[in-house]
Amino acid sequence: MTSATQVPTRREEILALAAGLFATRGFAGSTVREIADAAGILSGSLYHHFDSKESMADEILRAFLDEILADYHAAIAAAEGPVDALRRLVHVAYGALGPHRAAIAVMMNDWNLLVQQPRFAYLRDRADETERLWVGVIADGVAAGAFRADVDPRMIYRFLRDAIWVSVRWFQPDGSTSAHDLADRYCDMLLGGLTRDQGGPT
Amino acid sequence: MTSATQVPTRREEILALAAGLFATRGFAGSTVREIADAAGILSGSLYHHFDSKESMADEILRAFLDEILADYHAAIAAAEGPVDALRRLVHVAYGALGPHRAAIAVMMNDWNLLVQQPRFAYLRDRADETERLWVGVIADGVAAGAFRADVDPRMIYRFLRDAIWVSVRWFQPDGSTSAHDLADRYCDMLLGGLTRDQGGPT
DNA sequence: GTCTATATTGAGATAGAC
DNA sequence: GTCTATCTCAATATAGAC
Repeated sequence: MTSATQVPTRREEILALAAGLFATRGFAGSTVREIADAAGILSGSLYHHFDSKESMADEILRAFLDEILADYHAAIAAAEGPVDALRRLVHVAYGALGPHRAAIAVMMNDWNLLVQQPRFAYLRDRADETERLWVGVIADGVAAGAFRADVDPRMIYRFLRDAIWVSVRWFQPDGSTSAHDLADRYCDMLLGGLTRDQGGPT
Repeated sequence: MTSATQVPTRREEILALAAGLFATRGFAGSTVREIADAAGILSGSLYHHFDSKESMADEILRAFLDEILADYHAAIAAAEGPVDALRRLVHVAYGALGPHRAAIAVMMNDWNLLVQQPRFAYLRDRADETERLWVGVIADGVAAGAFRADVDPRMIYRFLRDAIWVSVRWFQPDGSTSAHDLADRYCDMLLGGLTRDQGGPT
């Protein structure tokens, strides 16, 4: 909403390059010199735009988490029943694989390292809020009889979350399948196991 | 077989400590000084046991990958049909979450960084062989009619692999559920969606 | 097997000119 | 907004004594 997404500023260009490096080489494995090289400037010049390497990762993750949390809230508000809500949440998550690919990779690879630093403590808050939203939807579905009752909603949430995010490692949204195709396939596979109207496994 | 697993040697003790650090702080985010501190020695003394920090990660990953590949082969050889084979593979993978927790965390967090180095090129070979085994089982199941035919075996494999490994981030095998409980739960959820004898989702 | 001591490199970051 | 030049510190790694 407030963040500029028109023609990218130099600052945003550099941030995107940094994100790409963090995503492929990890946060600690990327150097400010590599970032500067990618931007075609010298490492010292980076500090005209950013305070530190950490502040780059901070901005990358914050932008992603704020946007997706808002999208989650909107998805739940628009949903008709828990099954629809879960489908919408899955689509929101997969939809972020394109525009926020690098942020998701950073989140997957460097979460443990970053949350240990005080300045990244907000990551936990965002993660907790996200978990509350998803677990609420799943628990509602169990209560309503839409999902089988012999599952732990928290465990289900974690399976889903991880399976979705980690696909950032291999999924190329430009390929034959779009992110929403993938979301549909995943929901089909998932709901077949989550919904209760099937026989037992063979 | 050949590797000693009796009373751990000093070398093995240090390796386990290094693995723990790599797992929580990442490979690039861990320093040899931290490893030495954990072992109660000075950083220089580490080089009596190991050539380099890389060689530590090398040993950690190699031991894990060699063992689990052997277990995968054995699981497939012992299985009666594709569904049983898939269940067994899932159990082997989850079974590694206890003894190889740190190696799995390193694999999850630092895979991209490490495979870029020539000395870790073998990681790709192991990954390819693993994928062949799993995809073969899934494809056999589709051919035999045990799994629904509208799935891409490679995509299914990746969903499974990632969902299993990434649970190293939150699963504590010492808790109320064992790794094999988790494997069973996951298989139930999964096969309900993979096997074809259910109605459509609600 | 560990220590002392240190070499050497590369990292993040800064000051001021242009 | 970038460059030149450089500081400072921390990183991996080594040599030889104990």
